[in-house]
Amino acid sequence: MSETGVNLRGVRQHNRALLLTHILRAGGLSRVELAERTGLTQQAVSKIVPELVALGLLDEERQPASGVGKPRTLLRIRAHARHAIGARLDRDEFHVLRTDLTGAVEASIGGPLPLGFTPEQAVTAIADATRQLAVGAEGVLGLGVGAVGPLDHDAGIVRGATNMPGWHDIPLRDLLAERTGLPVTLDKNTNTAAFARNWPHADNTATAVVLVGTGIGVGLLIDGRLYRGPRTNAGEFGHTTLAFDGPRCGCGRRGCVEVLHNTAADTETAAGLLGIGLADLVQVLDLERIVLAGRAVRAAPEVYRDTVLARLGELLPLPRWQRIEVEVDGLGEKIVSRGAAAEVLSKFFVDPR
Amino acid sequence: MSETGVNLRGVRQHNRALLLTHILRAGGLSRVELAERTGLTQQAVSKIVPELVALGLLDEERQPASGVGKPRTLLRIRAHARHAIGARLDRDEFHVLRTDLTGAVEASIGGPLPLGFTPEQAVTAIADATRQLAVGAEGVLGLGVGAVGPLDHDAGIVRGATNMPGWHDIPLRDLLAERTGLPVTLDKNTNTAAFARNWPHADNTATAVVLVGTGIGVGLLIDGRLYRGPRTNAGEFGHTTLAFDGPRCGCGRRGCVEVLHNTAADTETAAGLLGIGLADLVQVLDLERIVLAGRAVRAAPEVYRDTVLARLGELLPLPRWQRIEVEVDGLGEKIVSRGAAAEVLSKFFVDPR
DNA sequence: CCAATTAAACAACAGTGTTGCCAAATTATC
DNA sequence: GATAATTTGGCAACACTGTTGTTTAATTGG
Repeated sequence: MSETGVNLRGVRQHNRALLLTHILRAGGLSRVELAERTGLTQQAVSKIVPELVALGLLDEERQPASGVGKPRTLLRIRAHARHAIGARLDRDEFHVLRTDLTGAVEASIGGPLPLGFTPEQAVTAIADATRQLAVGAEGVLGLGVGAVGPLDHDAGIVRGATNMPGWHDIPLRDLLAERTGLPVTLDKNTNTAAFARNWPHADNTATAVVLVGTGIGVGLLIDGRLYRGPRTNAGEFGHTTLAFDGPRCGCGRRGCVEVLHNTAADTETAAGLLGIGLADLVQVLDLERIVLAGRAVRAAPEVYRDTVLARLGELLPLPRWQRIEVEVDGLGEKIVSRGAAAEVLSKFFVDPR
Repeated sequence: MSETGVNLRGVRQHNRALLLTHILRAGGLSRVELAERTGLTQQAVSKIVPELVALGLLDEERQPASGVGKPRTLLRIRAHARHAIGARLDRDEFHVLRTDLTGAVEASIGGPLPLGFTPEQAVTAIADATRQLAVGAEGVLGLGVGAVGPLDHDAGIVRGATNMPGWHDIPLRDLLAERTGLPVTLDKNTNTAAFARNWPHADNTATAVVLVGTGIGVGLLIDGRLYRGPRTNAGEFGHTTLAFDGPRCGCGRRGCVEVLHNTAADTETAAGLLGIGLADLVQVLDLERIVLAGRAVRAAPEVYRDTVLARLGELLPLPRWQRIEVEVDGLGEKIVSRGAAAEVLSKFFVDPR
């Protein structure tokens, strides 16, 4: 239960956002279908729709008749009414893209960053690309950034990634907001990657999106939404202990998933070790799906998928009440930046006025 | 965002439940304070309160004047308007208690169960105790049961605990409902234990309640509520791998927390191994608090608390953005049954009509 | 006793979704 | 081609919600 009282304005805002989201997810719906899906009456829907049309967010589209009676009028999101920018900041490169209001990618810019780049260099690269992408696009809602953690999502501060000297408590969100003039959202790359999988097509499948790059992290989709944790540092999976008397890791501990994975003799062994760690995660969170992504996975997708699946099969009791899907993400290198843009869009959909 | 539309009935129900919950948590509130805390106007509160009084759920209590102006009228929950029964079913004993509407424990009954007891024996023991406890208590809302997992909370079925032959897919919820005539809720003991910590005084601190008995499990309090997982099997923490080439565990895997803990040379070593596993959990879920409970912890509370805390201190980077509290639960052996009763009560508070 | 102050209720109101009814658009049938 | 049947979508009246403005009740301080 939410902690605050609900008034009538809140009801209308909720239902307005609800209709918009349903139309987006379905790619287009009639008033009748909206009423069916939301549980509202057709009349309630008919009172809210004109508001959204007046805001320029919906297009009405007459449908050819397909049966008896007046044909339904399709309502679609006006995709070009608004836009969002999403960025990925990695240890050696960056990537920025623009989406329309539905989250479809329209254009992108990316490139390498010099070894040991400074915050200033990163801000310049992302801000320049943002400016280029924003040209001619009306209604740019904001800039979302997915960066390597740990970082503070709420405060918009990069705490300092390992192997990136000079990056300690950098207020990246505010720096970028100042340079671009846009509202900026900062989040861990694992979180934006998970968000990309969950927006706009949210389902309630408990999912871990595993990003395997220089580090290993997970984005957690729980109860139909992204779980960031109270200090927005959830998903630090790379330093889970698999062998408490194993080799030293860069984090100071022993036998972490990350050090075992990165020093493994071959890809299959590496993927198998990852699978052991994931089995623990599945059991603790009752996960239903593992999505593998990141550079290392893209280099050998089948090996990762098959090996992880096989290892989970060995380690989990796996009766009918504990099934697990393993898949390789299909968004490729865009997953992080696309998800960052999606975070911007999702805020708009909550209150489009 | 919820997936369904909100209508006016829903608004009133939400606000009604909200007022009741605030009064419960504070132990008593005036209309003015309710308005402040909920964000509703005083008038809205004044329209809802008489409903709750008419339902017999609130008492009005004139307050002595403490300053200028008309003194506030205190509103309290009528503790004896309703009651709940909570039960714990363990591998060798059971425990049943009765609470009033505020969750205060009024009476309890418990005792041993024979080695390898059958479902029938368990049902009889719990149903008999329930009958005794319900005598004279008006408005018994239901029976909550906390049992060893794995089980299916939604279907009310015990899947079959290790070391308990004859317990395979037992519809314990329905069996108890038939025998007692009460609505029954079945949940894992770790979940009801966590629930006991979170109701009625919910806070948003991300917490794991660790139950250390013959097995080891956790109840997860995330975003202010209990996380059960999609198949209600979250919290299977005992079989997390700490040493993937370690000794065999009863679950078929190697080097689980549980087997290492249970075969450790002494309590301190055992607690230290538990601490390693908990460090992983803290990092993945960004936990802020660990609550230790269960028979083993009650036998040596200081050892567990200090050892786990020390181990977390070693293993976590622990800058200011990753603090962790470790405490031993104070509810003792009642934690599981008290939480089971709380689950019953919490449902009533959501819709008290 | 009276003014000031605070709590709570009363009355009128604006906004919400719902119900009942009707016009418009199309297909199926005669 | 005319007519009935069916479905969509809008209009009007309605019941219910929380809000605003005002009044009444209860208490303190002078």
